[in-house]
Amino acid sequence: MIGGVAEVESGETAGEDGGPSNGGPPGEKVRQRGPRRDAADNRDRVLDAAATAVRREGIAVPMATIAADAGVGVGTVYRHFPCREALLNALTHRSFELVLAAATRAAEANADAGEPGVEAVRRFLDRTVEHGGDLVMPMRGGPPALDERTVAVQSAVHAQLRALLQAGVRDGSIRADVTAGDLVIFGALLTERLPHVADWNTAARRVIDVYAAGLAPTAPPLRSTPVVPSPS
Amino acid sequence: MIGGVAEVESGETAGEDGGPSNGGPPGEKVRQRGPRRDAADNRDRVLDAAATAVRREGIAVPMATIAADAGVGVGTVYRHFPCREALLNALTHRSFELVLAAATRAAEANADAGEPGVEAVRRFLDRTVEHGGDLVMPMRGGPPALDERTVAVQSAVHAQLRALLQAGVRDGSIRADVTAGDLVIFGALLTERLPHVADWNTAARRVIDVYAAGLAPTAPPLRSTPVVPSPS
DNA sequence: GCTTAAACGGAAGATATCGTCCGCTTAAGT
DNA sequence: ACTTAAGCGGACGATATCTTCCGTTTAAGC
Repeated sequence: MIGGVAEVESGETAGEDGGPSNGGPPGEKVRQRGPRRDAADNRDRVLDAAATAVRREGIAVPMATIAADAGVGVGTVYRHFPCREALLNALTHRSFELVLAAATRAAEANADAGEPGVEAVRRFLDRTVEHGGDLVMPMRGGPPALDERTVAVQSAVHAQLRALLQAGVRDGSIRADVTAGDLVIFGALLTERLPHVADWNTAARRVIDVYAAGLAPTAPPLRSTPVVPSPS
Repeated sequence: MIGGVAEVESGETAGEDGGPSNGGPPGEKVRQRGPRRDAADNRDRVLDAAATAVRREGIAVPMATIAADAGVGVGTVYRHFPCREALLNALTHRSFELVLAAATRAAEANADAGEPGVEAVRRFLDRTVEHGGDLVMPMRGGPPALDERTVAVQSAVHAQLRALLQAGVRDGSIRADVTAGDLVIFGALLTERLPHVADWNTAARRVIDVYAAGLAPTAPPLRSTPVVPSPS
């Protein structure tokens, strides 16, 4: 359930300064060797443990718990992430990258197979449910301050989804008045398996299917009146 | 935005022991007078402040912050709620009562006006979005241990929604393969206004409309194949 | 195998938060 | 107006958690 995650963000840990193109000049000490293997492993382990722990105990889970779950000392956690917030940000970032990957794959598959656009959307949403546990978005009730890089990934997701929808509109399988933001909202739901809902996967798929059915241009038109505050 | 909340749960604070039917027998000291008015006010104010604070800062918001926001001392908070968890439970309880009220009203309106069942569902979901801010469900990442009374309200919600759906199936406006749990899942989404989604209300209504459209029995059938783990 | 710098672990100091306690205030009967 | 008990506030001792620091361990290059 955690296995295939690391590769998604491979390359971001090392290539931070545009390459080791240092002739050796003055004052500036740049990283000579890449990170040790055990260090890289530990970083991933911490991230995985944090994802699980946050899902289990919420965003306020103690760093010590995360460290213990990862099988490392607290010091190691702080070596990789300067502070709690940095760790949570990294978590969020990883989640968005997974979502981006799902959106991208859905778009590609769609382009290749020439199936209706709505199918690509459906596949994207399915993937989101599948990833479920790995998608930890500590934005809920926590530090909503997404860092720069994460915002970038987020935009990429939007762009990818926009493309997906447009393809669907073009081939006539999706109504024109749906936005990428709608899909993000919908997808965010799917990352939050409500603890008390039994049979989550099945139920989630049903919700997806109903939504997908509603995407058809032949379905009833959307209302135009605004949602009123409280018509008593 | 908080105004009409108190009455929903009026009566629960006082009538806890089945009525003041004490002839005066032995040892047992029962509450003689109801709660003072200022006390009741403060309880509500604390609850409101807690709802806002939790939404703003997350479930880990300090009790001191809640107290300050409510304009009372910490002591007062602890007078009304024995511990942090009790306060969060009360919050959850209140949320569910709001949802229950929305579901009940939707069902009644539907019975009276004789409109299609799917409209009642749509109205219910709309109400959920309207309440938005008041619906704080600290179940996410927090103490998921719902207390007995809250679970009862939750069941009532399910029952009401089940009735709503059945009516829709009967009048032919809703497909038969949707469950009350589906609506709960969907509704839960709507209580979580993602901070970064602009124009939330409009977007949420669009999502609702698409879902409602998908509820029509004429829409494409739901898939029967399970969501596969990862078809590479 | 040896050297070295990176990485590790966990104790400990600094903070933050909890929940209690108790003297003062106030609503509500008489 | 007076009495009384409920209610209030916020300082305070007890924890819980964060983050730093540094002696020890280990991967990687020679």
